Amino acid sequence: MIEQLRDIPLFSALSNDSWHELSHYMVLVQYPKGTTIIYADKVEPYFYILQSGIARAYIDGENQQITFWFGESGAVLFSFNSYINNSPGYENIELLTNSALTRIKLTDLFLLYQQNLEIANWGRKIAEQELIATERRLIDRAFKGAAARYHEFAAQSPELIKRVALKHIASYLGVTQVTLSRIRGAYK
Amino acid sequence: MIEQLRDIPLFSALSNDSWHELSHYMVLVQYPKGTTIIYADKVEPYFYILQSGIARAYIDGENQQITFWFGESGAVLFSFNSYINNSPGYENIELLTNSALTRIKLTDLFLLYQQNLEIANWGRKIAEQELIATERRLIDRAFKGAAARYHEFAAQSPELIKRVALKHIASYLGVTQVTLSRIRGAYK
DNA sequence: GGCAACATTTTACAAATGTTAAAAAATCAT
DNA sequence: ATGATTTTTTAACATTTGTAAAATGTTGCC
Repeated sequence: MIEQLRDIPLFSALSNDSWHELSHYMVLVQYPKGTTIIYADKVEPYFYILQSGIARAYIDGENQQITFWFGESGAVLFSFNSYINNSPGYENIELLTNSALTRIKLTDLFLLYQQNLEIANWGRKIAEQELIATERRLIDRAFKGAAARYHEFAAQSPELIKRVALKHIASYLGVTQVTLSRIRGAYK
Repeated sequence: MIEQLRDIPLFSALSNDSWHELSHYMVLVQYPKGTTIIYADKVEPYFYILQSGIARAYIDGENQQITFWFGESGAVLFSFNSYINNSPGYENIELLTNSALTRIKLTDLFLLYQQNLEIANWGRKIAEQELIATERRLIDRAFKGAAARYHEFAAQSPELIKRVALKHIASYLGVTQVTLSRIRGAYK
């Protein structure tokens, strides 16, 4: 089962040796739709790779719940503060469909980072890819109107548009659900 | 001169050996206010650490120039796409004051990443810190109004408020200069 | 000092988005 | 299937933010 991961671009850069070292610590888990696998305000001990399914990260505000990230198969999934600062996180991560994930304990992963140069660089690449994607979203907010953001999201993530509730997509795009509905309506 | 860097938190995690290996490739450079050190649409060959001064990263749009990052001393500074994807960047980086920087060629840095485990993990930490900071800004846009973002920015970055043109701060905060002016006016 | 260039604020108006509430549509569970 | 629940859309109105242009303030330079 875990061997499937080997085909994900994320892992293809690893040598066979490093892949075996890493995968030795990985365990396949499956959860039903609706499961929350990362809780805010907790130090979460696992780093996950989504093998199949859809996930979202969100923050519970006073009057609102803001979704700020979606993951599809191949995505990495972890509590930022737990992973980066070993402190409680701010985000919840919920599975929007039945999902299969591979996970590794952060303590094991951190040991590998201190032992294996390839894996350390693999971890660096993960952070860098997330970084450039996040910065791009921040910049898109400045340059593109809400309608353009929606249409591009729909074009680039057809699976998500089909299967994710619009209220979640609205907050992901940085608008209210009413505004998103207007954008969609303007198309007909 | 370069020894000063050793005190920056960014470098304090490195062992003496790794520090010497890294600093061997680093060169101190100084530029006057107004110098652009990273150009959009170019593959930029250097990774910089800002030793003193203030820098901003911006994108030239059709009608607007959007500043999306500020750096003060200790900040790392590079073309994201050059560094991460070895392809031309989207951002310009300009020095807003006379500045001293230390730089290392990306080719040298990448070699070190492949040779030295500590330096590879140091590079991982850099990306992770930038990542968490960028995500926090994206989330702040959703939860905080423009006025709150301004007041918090002013509180956390007193140097920048003092020395950076408000038009740059406005786009950094995600509002027009007129709106920023209204926010500031509302305080008196 | 005084002019020129640039930065900031102000004003009036326009456009986009938010808020609240209700209706319509879709989905879920028994 | 059908009633209950949730999601999405629609409507009316309020608010925020944007745009353009003029007024004011600031900075640097000769």
